[in-house]
Amino acid sequence: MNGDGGQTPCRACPLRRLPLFANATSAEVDFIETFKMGELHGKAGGTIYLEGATSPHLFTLLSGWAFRYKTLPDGRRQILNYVLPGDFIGLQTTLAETLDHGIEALTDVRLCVFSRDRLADLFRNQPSLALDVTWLAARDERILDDHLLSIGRRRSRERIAYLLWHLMTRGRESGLVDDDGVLVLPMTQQHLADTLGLSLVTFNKTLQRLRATGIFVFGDRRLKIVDEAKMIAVAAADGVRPRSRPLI
Amino acid sequence: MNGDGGQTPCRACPLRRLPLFANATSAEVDFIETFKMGELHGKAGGTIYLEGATSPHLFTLLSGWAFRYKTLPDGRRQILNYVLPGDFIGLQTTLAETLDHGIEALTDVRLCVFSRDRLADLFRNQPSLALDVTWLAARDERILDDHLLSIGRRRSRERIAYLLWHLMTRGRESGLVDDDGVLVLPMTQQHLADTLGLSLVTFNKTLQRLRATGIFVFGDRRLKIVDEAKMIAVAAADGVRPRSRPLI
DNA sequence: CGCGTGCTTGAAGCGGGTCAACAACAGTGG
DNA sequence: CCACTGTTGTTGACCCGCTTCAAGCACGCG
Repeated sequence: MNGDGGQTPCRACPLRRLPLFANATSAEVDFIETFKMGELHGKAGGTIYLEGATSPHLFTLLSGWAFRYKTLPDGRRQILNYVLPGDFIGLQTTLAETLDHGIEALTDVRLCVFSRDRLADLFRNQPSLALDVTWLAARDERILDDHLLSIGRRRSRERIAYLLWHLMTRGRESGLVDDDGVLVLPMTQQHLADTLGLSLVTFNKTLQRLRATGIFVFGDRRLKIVDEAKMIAVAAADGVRPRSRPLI
Repeated sequence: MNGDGGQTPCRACPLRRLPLFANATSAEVDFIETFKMGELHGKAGGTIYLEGATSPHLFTLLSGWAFRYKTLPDGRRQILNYVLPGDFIGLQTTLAETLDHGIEALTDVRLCVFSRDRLADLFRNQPSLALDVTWLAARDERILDDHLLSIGRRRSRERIAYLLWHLMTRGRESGLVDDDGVLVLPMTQQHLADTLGLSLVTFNKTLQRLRATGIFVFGDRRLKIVDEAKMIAVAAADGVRPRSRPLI
């Protein structure tokens, strides 16, 4: 990875212009600016956190995609969650001593780097931002809850429908969906299978059958949901949409 | 459920005497005391939070067991996590508008009730406690990560071994394990199966085969791990033990 | 052109699910 | 005191969804 000064001032952060992000006060943005140490650029396929290592940093993903994962001793991998622009990562890491999961970049990424040591400062001086940090942690937990329900209790076709819908929803939040409703997903089918606790083969075959329904179009890494209501029905989901959220 | 005044002053909280809990300053405990609205007593099998409802409260579980769960429209249930004494619940709920999971008591429970409205106060006036709240949220997330790895990538025997070891570890944290190393688990096999994404039948049969190894004894809701190293090996786990933690 | 990576598809096996029955036990009411 | 009932645990038989193994295809790139 490649670090350099913070080219993007927080007050000019393009993410902050997205409709979903709650407005921070000018003083808060100023503080975030001092909290930010710089920017880091990572290459697709590169490691942001290594499983088992310690890292003194916190990040907000500015652009690109990444994913958190855990592995078993024999190599089986479980992808825990995807990281999209605006997501804050490293909190679990920071508050625990050792890192028990890895984070890898799916595309080239730009990360805002924050100092772990200054987190206590943030809590002392910016209680409202501290609450935002906690809010983001709670949001991650909700996503994990949903994911757990999926893997534990949904069958493969439901899982796939749910995941694709989930990614579309989050892609929309992060402003990654174009005007035609198309979202470019940078991960391979192997990644998606590892996310869902399925084998690659099952993922692929079930996907074929789902494609035949015409509810969505997904090929060449481009996803478009044609009939969202049906998608939600196939996923056996409730289809709750996200509300406004903070950005650190 | 049945509410009444806070009989247990926080400074005399029996949990605080457990070795695992980090020491709070006297001023912090005083604040927690003012943050506490009272105590709630719930019956075994009772609902603490109903899926889909809104609740204005935050809780710390004083005694007993509970569990968080989600269900699919057709009734399939996934247990997300267990709640043990000292655990703080309701944060996701508080920060989101609607509750998307339920919490149910497994045994009679005693809960410390905190006001949701005063959470902002806590963040404003007690930054160190605010960090503790966030720490607890991050801990929950780690547990969910592990659980996700389990359900997604472990086979049934590994899952069961992992879960029993996990529960033993957390039971130890909460002071529920007696001098003989026995932990009383109040849940049924159906609960455990719903935790692991298995059917009741598979859970039971796999449990029989695991019992035959003699690595642990589990019957009549009493669990004792005879050979912890082997238990960890069967679970394909790394066996990291918890460190000191905060108590709100 | 040759190789690697990702996608697709068929065949065969097994792990876990479903269905079904029964045993052990606690609680309830006649 | 004991039949009746509901809950929990246990076990067998059968089936299906998903895994594993294997092979071929398409495409991009050195």
